[in-house]
Amino acid sequence: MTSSGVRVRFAPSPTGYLHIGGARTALFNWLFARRMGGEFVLRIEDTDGERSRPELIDVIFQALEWLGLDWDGTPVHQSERGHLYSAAVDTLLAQGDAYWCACSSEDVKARAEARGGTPGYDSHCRHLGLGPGEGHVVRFAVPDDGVTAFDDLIRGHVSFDNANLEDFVVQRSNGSPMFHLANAVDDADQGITHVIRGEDLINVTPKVLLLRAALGAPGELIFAHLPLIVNEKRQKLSKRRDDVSVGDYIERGYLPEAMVNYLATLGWGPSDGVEIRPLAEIVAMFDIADVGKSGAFFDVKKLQHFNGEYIRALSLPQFVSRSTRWLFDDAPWDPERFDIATFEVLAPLVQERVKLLAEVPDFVDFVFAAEPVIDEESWQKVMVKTPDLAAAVLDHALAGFAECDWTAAGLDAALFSYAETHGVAKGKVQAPVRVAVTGRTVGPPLFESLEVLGRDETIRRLAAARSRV
RNA sequence: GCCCCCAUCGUCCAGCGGCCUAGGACGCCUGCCUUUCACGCAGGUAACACGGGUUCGAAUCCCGUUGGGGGUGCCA
Repeated sequence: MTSSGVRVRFAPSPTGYLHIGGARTALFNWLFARRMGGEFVLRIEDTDGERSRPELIDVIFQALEWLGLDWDGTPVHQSERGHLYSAAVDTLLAQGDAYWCACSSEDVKARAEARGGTPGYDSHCRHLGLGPGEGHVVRFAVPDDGVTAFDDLIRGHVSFDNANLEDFVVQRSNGSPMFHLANAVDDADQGITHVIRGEDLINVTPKVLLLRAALGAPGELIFAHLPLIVNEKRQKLSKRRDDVSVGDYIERGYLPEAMVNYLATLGWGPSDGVEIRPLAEIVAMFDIADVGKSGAFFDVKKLQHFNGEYIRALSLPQFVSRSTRWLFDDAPWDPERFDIATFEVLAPLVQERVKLLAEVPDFVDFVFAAEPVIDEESWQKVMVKTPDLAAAVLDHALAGFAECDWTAAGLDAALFSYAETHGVAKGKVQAPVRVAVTGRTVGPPLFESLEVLGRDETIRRLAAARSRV
């Protein structure tokens, strides 16, 4: 227990990879804990043996580590705490707060339809005095009247009429606990003080509260339901239809600092309006009560802008080392031809142009690939549309580059003498050379690129292109 | 259907009864810089959902309407 007494938890279920929504929930829990000087613990909610995939647990931990969200203590696995949950179920049963139910899902559904389509369980077995048996579940006996309410740190007073709550299952027919039960037991057992989670869970809160009361959980649990992160259609992010795996963002070359910083602006904003800033400052300014109530769109464009800012803020060595992954794995060239020293020369020019690290290879592939990959659209635009100019410039470059100083300045003078004598814009003059040598109309500054490529290879490519014009 | 939640520029935030002819950021558009692209710089575009109250005064408080979302599982 810390001086503040605050202890929060992030409780992922290993049924999939960590996604953007989970990452944001983890981040806000972490921010709250760090701000309050409390603890941030992890709990793996793997009570559903059917869906849980243990191999994903490490993947989730790795994603959290990547984000820099360090947790306190050792993560708890619900699958290893079965005895606590069955003891709780026994207590509930003994107190008459829960009862055995023999209805199958089909029975419940059929009766609901007969009733007029209102979904939900009808307390059918509540007073039957059934005991354990094949296919029997344990249900919590929700009070018929009264209200269950709580004061949410973000939403204020939220209240539910017990009459609208059905007798929910707390233990499956296979003996495993349902998540509400495990949740209530563990939050009490682990001394959790605040529950910060997505708004999609707001309606299970009364169930947990009822369970806590019945189990005599000590103290009061304080809730804060975060607004959902939504897609362009304003729907909750879904693993199936949306691009939300944190792992995919890692692959594309997003920096964790940028991701965390961006995520912090979803549902919250610093009062001074400065969005891009160190995490430590965000921790210092963060107040859970300032979190907004409405859903926030996950805007990849803005995330990319943040990422570009963070990439440009890197020192050169950092930029180089962070880029290496994309320079070796799946790089569009023969690994043998890659040379880190050569890359380091070009790196400063690349750093200020990319928004994603995964874009880095595209800016240097012309040096490491044996042949430039000609972009057809670029070729059409400068070689086919204005063939006379292209041919003249290429001839001029071929002649000039054979003799000039092989420096950016020397190349500049050799090529642009054409622009001066013929009164053609420099932009028009450099285009054919750029396409001939790099394959594209865009890229790092041309003369620095040629300087690195070397005289022989540059001339070879120029000649090859000239013969095709 | 029922329950719960939400509502400021296209998007994310600021605004917590007068400082708002509503501010910042992303995007988009224009210009400057410039060998392409990018960066940078200077501008511009664009919002308080609607209707009632309360108040001297409302984007800010209350009610309703409309719209949107979430939930409604022996998933979490």
